[in-house]
Amino acid sequence: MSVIGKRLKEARSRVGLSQERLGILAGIDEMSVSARMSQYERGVHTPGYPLVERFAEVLEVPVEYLYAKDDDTAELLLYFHRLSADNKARVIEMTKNMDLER
Amino acid sequence: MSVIGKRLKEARSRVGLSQERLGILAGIDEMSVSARMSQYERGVHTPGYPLVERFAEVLEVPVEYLYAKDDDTAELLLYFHRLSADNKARVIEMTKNMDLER
DNA sequence: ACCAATACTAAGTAATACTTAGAGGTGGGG
DNA sequence: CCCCACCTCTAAGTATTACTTAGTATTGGT
Repeated sequence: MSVIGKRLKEARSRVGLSQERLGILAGIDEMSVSARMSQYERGVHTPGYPLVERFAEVLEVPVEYLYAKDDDTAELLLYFHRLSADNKARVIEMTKNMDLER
Repeated sequence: MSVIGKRLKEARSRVGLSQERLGILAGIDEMSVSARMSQYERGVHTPGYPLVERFAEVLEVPVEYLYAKDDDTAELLLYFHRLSADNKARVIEMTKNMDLER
């Protein structure tokens, strides 16, 4: 399975949407939505970036999450996404300093 | 300009590689590398995920960075990428807790 | 077992990326 | 200024990939 397929399924399951419903909410035409969503999740085809952006909005995850290869990074992105601007700045500062320390 | 185009150029400039050199290091054929790299950076075409992964390796950034729409998230991903496993775990814990607090 | 909802697949058509061949732009040396 | 080397960009044709259609499986509930 592709990275995008894996993350799509993961996020979709969390919010409890069917493939079809997610596709429709993201603006895909009813006639082909079922085939396309299946192809995306199974890695047969890859959705373009604009569509991935719409998936991210519907699923309330940052777009980067849907491309995240590493599980730790994926997890971080989920939490970070929901923080206030202030808290985001704090996390960035802390991470930057940890990086500089060594 | 597309998100990927913008991030590619950003990361490429940081490490001081030409479009062509980056493309070759990522495994693109010499005959077409110049045209393709220009098309990617300008958003004329979009590289597939496997190629983006190779760009990320050459540029020493996480693959998610090259898809990051938001500058704050892009910055975070750069720092986070370079941390030890222990420090990554700390950042995730802290971010998770901040998220739960509100 | 049955039905409804959901997920999946093959094959043809449409759209997108890749290749080719070259043109434009930039900076340094003579 | 002119030339050269290097880098970046572009149009148009070809190759590859995604989308659509028309279904067939699978899953979960009663």
